Amino acid sequence: MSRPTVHDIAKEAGVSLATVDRVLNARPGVREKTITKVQEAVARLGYVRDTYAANLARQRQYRFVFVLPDGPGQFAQSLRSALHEAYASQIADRTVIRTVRVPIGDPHAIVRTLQGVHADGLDGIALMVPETPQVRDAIARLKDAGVAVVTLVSDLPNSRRDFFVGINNSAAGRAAGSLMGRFVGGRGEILVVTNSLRSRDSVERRFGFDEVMARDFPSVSVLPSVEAHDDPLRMARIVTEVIARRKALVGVYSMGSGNLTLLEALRGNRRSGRLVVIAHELTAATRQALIDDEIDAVIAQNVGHLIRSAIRVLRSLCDDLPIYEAQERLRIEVVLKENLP
Amino acid sequence: MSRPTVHDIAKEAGVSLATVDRVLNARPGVREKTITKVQEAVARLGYVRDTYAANLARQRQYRFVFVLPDGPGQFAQSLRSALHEAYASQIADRTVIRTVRVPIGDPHAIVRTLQGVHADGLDGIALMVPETPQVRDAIARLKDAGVAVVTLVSDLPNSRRDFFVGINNSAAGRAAGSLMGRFVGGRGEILVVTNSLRSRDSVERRFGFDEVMARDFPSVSVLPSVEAHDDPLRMARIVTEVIARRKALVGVYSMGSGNLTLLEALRGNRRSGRLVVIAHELTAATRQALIDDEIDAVIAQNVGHLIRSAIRVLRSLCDDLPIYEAQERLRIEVVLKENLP
DNA sequence: ATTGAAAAGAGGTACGCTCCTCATTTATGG
DNA sequence: CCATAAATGAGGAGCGTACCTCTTTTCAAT
Repeated sequence: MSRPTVHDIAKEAGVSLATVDRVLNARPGVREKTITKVQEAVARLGYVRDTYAANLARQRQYRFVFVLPDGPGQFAQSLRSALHEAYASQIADRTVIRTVRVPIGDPHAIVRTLQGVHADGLDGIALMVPETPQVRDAIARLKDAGVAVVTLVSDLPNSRRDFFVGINNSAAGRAAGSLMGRFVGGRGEILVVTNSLRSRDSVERRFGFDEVMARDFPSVSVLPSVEAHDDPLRMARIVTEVIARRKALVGVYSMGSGNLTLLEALRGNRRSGRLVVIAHELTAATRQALIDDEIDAVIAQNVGHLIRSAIRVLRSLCDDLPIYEAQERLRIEVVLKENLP
Repeated sequence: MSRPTVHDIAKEAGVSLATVDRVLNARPGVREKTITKVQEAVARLGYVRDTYAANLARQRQYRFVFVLPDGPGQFAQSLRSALHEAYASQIADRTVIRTVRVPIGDPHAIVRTLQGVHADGLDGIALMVPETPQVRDAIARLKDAGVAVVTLVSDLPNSRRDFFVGINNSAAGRAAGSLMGRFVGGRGEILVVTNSLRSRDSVERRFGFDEVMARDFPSVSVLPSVEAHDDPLRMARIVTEVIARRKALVGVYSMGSGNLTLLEALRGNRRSGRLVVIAHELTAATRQALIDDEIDAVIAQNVGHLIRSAIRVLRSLCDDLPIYEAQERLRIEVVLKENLP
């Protein structure tokens, strides 16, 4: 008993193959009654279109663009390499992916890029950019042009994007908070650092972190966020200062990119060995820091899954297929030295 | 520029399509020199066979059997449902999957099943069964019959299985140990329970757990493993007894299935609220227990990935394709209340 | 040079589907 | 009831690959 084909549907519905094709592909010129007949036959036989055969016949090409932050961030780098990997594997069959790097700090450059890419016909776009009104407008224009849009890592919930692929960042912050509270033993002060609070993910993480600390660890006090803005010297200065001044400091929570500069800053400090350090994203730097006991835990998202998920979602959006939410929901990974992948 | 096809290879290598086909499919009757010529053309053009077109032409059907433990275990249940889910999506991929349930305690029944399934031609088998010499022999017979064999969750390293899909269980034990040590604050006694030490995964987890405790938390003492053997009364009796007797008890580590009975037993005890409980596998029971603060952390493996990975590996084995180890390496997930998926 | 097997070429059919054309049937309004 | 448009049927080509048969070429051993 093999899968039913279009021929079986035609026979079952008592119509010709051409009509089945017209119905399945929503082509015009079929009576309502006939459409129903065909759909019933499809339902009865449990027909599922062989997408691969279909794409083969259709000579379908999915043209996607990934817009990723430029700059030195190791996370963006690992995203880029995951993209290359996905591209090489069959997950990307009949898919042409182009990566575009944008300066994260320049909203106008981002918008210009978004307008530029959609010059040539493209089917979908995945983007990881900070939230600005201009970007929202650019997304609206892409949607008007019929392009599928997914946001990556950091969501743009008030835009017309179709889907968000990434972790729930407030939950990630809560997980970090829970671990921090338990690891430090429930008392002391926590320094929170990030690269920039302009991107939504940082804000959400901070929110979740504070929520858990306030509720479950009231004796721990969390200091205001410190923004490093990709400036190693600034980071070093602040960290050194806080460690020196704050005798009750027991932990550091690094919410965003810029772990490298934080680690650099911590290494110069004697007391840092006794601080609990929790950071985000698994990169070469955080991985090594875990091994060296410089970081106690990393909250991460699997970049491979992230990319594959984005591609799957974009493809489903292009074909108007349903998205399996459960499969696309990314897990918040807690990585210790012991369960390093 | 679209992907090169067999025709392009033929042109590039200066041979006929038939010869390209012979080379690509390792058919006999081609001179060494010609094989090289074709392979060079493949390399030069970066040709990758379109697997879907190939499978379409080949009318390939992958027939796989999953042998899973019968019985009340919730983990096996979630495996089965993950399998059903995968089946629904893999249907688009010319794969027929059958699930067979075996009584985990009866090696002879398992062997009989393994012999039974391979009566009809099948291409691959994935199994999660305890390690016995009879099972090893049965696997050897399957291999002789040309069936691809992967072990699931619990490995059978001394058998002729082709691949193991599952987490590194000693690393999982180490992760549990690390969390336990930090959560309890570095001192006290830990009760370790499991359903049975007969399956390899339990043994390996215990090994890893002890390793970390001895090295990083020398002031914590770990009590000998207690085996429940699916007997709720036995579990309740032992847990109650240990809690009553051992005043220094600060944590419980549940290494295998049988979390439900443990939770049941813990609920009857007043002191249990202050015990750190770490368990394995995310099921309805452990999930609820996390939410209710009855369990502090769960060490888990993603059953969806597990199943999909097994299917991918089986398919690669059938087609003699390389296995992307990195993609198939399952992550050890640390699940807290906060990052529950 | 002849023979014979091995190697290579040529060409066709099929897989499930899309998309095209052209012929034929059916429904609808005048 | 006929003209007309709409709906449907019939059939074919092609997507990239596999696999089959039948011929032709190549090359070494005689």
